[in-house]
Amino acid sequence: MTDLELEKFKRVLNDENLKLTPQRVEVFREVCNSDEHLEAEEIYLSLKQRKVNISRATVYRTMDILYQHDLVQRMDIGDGKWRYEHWLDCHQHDHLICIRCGTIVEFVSHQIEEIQQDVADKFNYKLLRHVHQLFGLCKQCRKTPMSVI
Amino acid sequence: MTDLELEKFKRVLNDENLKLTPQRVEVFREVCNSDEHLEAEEIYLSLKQRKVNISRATVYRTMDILYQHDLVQRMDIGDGKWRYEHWLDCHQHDHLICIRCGTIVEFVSHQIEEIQQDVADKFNYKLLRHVHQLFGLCKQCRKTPMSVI
DNA sequence: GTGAATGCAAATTGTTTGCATCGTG
DNA sequence: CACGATGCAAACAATTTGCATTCAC
Repeated sequence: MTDLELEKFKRVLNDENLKLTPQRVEVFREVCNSDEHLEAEEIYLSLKQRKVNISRATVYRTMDILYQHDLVQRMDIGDGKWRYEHWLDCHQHDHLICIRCGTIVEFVSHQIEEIQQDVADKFNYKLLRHVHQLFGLCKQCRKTPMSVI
Repeated sequence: MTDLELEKFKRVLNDENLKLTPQRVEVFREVCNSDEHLEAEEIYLSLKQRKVNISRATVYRTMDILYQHDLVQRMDIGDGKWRYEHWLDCHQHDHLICIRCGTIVEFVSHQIEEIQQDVADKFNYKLLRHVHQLFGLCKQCRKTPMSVI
């Protein structure tokens, strides 16, 4: 967690009249210091392991604040749980997901962004955000025959 | 529900040694005869209203069979429930979703498909499927000021 | 008639909420 | 020291599952 990130977080809390508690800082630190796409439960367990006094409820409540203020990004790969990643100074990107091992790779395509905008224009929609996920087998997993699963 | 669709369904059930029950047929009919993106609960309620004797469990179990055999497509717009649409003789398409009124429009872009494939190739992934959803405000909803919500 | 399918209710999973207590500003 | 934040457990919502009963083949 960089000073910049912490500053941004403090500013958000201040602006919203929310308090800077140790739990909130630790949750934010956890996401900032990871390059994974973390589930709420993973954040909770990781903090517990680090002997941080925290409850699941606080993790969920904090993730909500962070998401609402664009300090983290969240995604749902269709299994009914949110995965979070740090977002500050991050460019918009999309995801390539291995359905075998779960590895997630990020990609960016300006071309796709442009076409998306054209599609929205065509239907007279004001485009606000998008979800673009490619599912497949990663380099490793495509080698292994399916029968090994 | 066309005869062709029913035939395909019967063949799937036969191949899998599953039985052709009235409940299964009614669930399939419900999806085939709608152009909406239906939730399991909507299918259940709609059948109940039509006096079909059915339980939620059977709806869920049947949707699973239909999905596993490509008789329906399903999508998750991030609210934790599956939405189903009939899929037979359907071309692959993606969705444009109004976050205000929930209207869902379908779109196809061959250009995007191509770029997706390039992206997957670049990372050495074998591309199997994708999710591409554009969220925004539809023609009607973009007119109404946010404060009216 | 037999094994698979159904309905029901209870279980599961990820998340949210009510409430008494705690602690930041 | 007030009011927002926390932890806990109970509540939720969508879906799944166990089991006794029913029914298609």
